[in-house]
Amino acid sequence: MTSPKQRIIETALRLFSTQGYNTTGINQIISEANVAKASFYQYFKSKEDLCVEFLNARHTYWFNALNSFTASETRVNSKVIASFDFLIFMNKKEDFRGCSFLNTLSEIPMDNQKILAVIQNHKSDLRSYFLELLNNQELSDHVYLLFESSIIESQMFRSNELIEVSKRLITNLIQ
Amino acid sequence: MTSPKQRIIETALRLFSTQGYNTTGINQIISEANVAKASFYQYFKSKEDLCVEFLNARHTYWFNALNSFTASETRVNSKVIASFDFLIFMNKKEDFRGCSFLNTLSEIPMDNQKILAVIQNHKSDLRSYFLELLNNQELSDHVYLLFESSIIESQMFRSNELIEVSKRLITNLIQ
Amino acid sequence: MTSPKQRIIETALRLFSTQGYNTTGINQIISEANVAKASFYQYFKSKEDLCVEFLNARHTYWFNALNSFTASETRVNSKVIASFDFLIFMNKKEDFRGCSFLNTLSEIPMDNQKILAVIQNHKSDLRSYFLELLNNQELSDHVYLLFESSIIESQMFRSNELIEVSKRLITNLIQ
Amino acid sequence: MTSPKQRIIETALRLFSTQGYNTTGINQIISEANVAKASFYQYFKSKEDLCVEFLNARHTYWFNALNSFTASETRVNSKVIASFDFLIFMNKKEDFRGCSFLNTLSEIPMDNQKILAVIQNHKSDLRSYFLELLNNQELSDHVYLLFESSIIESQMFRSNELIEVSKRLITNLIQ
DNA sequence: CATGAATGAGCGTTCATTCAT
DNA sequence: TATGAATGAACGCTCATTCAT
Repeated sequence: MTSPKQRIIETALRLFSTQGYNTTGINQIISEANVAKASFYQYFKSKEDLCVEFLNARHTYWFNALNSFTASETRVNSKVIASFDFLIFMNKKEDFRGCSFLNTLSEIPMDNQKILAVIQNHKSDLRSYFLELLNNQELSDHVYLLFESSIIESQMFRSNELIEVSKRLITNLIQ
Repeated sequence: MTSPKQRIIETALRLFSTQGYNTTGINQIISEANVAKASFYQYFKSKEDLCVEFLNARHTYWFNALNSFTASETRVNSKVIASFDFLIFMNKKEDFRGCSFLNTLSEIPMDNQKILAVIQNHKSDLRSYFLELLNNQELSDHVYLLFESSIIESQMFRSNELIEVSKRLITNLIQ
Repeated sequence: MTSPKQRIIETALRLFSTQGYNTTGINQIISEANVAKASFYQYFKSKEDLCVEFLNARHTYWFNALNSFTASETRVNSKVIASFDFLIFMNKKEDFRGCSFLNTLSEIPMDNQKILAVIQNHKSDLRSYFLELLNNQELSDHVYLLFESSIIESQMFRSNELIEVSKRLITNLIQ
Repeated sequence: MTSPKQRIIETALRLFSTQGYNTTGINQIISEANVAKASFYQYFKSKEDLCVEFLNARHTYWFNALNSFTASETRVNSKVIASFDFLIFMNKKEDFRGCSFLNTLSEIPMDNQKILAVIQNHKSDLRSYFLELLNNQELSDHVYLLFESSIIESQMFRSNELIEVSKRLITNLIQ
């Protein structure tokens, strides 16, 4: 069996992703992770602390999933388009729950620097991901911005319509 | 003195915008609105009900502010760009709190149809706003998507940088 | 249209009978009686006051219904048995809700003399009802006691079984 | 000092018995039991849950008290009569508060199956108690029904009169 | 005679966290 | 290292009643 700490993080990963941060209570987490309450506070000094670890775990999971999904594409342009297809794939898999990082951003108080930093870090990496692919700051930012919209619009309308729109726009942009 | 209902809505407008929906309790609202708890529930059958009214009020306020801000621009292209400047203006005014509708979207359970409808309605109106300005579905959607990213990226990074990037991208798109 | 006071009493009759005293709020009563809140407190100085009037109205209604139901019986013994059939009739009509007076007795604080008096008065009348029929204190008390059990047992078990048992016992007692 | 759970049950036993279920709030219970509110909800997932435990505890307590009270009687007939004397004893001890089970029956919504089951179970055991004593279904039901009336009539009239009447009736029935 | 606005007190419940062992 | 007991504060909401008009 995995370690208590690992079980807590895995449970948080599942619950925070699907129910949101505020909606998910410590009690549910420790109960589903089969961990004593005091054990929880041994590994995480607060729920906020767990949130940071959750976002880090999500970061890793998400980029791994993205890279796996697009691995078979060799040409840059196809890889970019496949990244948007990845959103469609994830929307199906996670029922249009959107981006954990943006969702968390809306749930925490504005002055929570620690969590904010993790969120910003994730999105900076995403921005770099497109920059590394496209090697053109303006173009990659353009794609990044449409990618971000694609996430939230599809979450909001429970529909991939605007992802498809974005794909068409980008196809035009990158030939 | 204004009516209790009005004071409640104004207080909710202020508190939900700045602190978020879940973080703001009924107790704080009624206390700052100087209203008895039972009075609150005479006007709003639930907190969710108030949320709907809040979003409606915010919708009206936001579009009025947008129209005021861009009123002096006569040419379409300038009006579009001015809309992005409006985001910068609001970020300064509201300290990068982002979009109440997107923030609320992240705070409510996924199956809350009533609130979701209000959120979708607001964004549909925004999408139409750009369509009416530009009279070109693909182009206006493009602008709409960059507008949405601009909001969330500037909220997340507490910076207008990516709004400026979007402005440059759009300037190229619409000449 | 009937008078406001009348409408209130009729509504209370309906709601207190079916939902109980504590479960039924003033708001529901005035709303279903189409009466303003302040009007209510013009006619009844408190909810307790209404309870008294409700029990009085129920007293009249119940004895009228009992007398109607047993009117066709001419012989004493048949009238007594018919009284128990009346319980079965009422259980069907009111879905085993039991006796409003005994239910209210359990709902009010023990020291509420005003309401207690109305309850005692009702049951004294019932005891007298059987005494007048049977002209024999011991026998009529015997029947009265089985009648009371019949009400509460059928309410508790949502079944007329023990009413039928009582009927058989009484048939033996009075030949 | 006893455990919190024990203190809660004991307090509930005292307060529900004397004040009724709806009248007794969680706040009073935890305050008089010297227990934090959250501790209460660790042991009982709802007030209804506590009600079930209360009725179970009352069931045990009541039958124990009954058996103790009648233990010295060896002949069946004396044991039956002693059971009615037990009611007189309890009325003195508990100031004519009647039967917790019947009182609760009147306080809960009709569709509360969980509590209803506990109530029915208690009374079924009582019915069996007389059946085992008397070994005659019709006779024991007769006694059971007079026993039930005796409880509610003495509660309603704050008097043991009708218990004495019942005792006389039963003495005649069983010689 | 009639009203609807407004209230204080209390409801049952859940939260993230700490303590004693 | 690991635990379950215990907590204070706050949650959203409903109650019977009163007041100003």
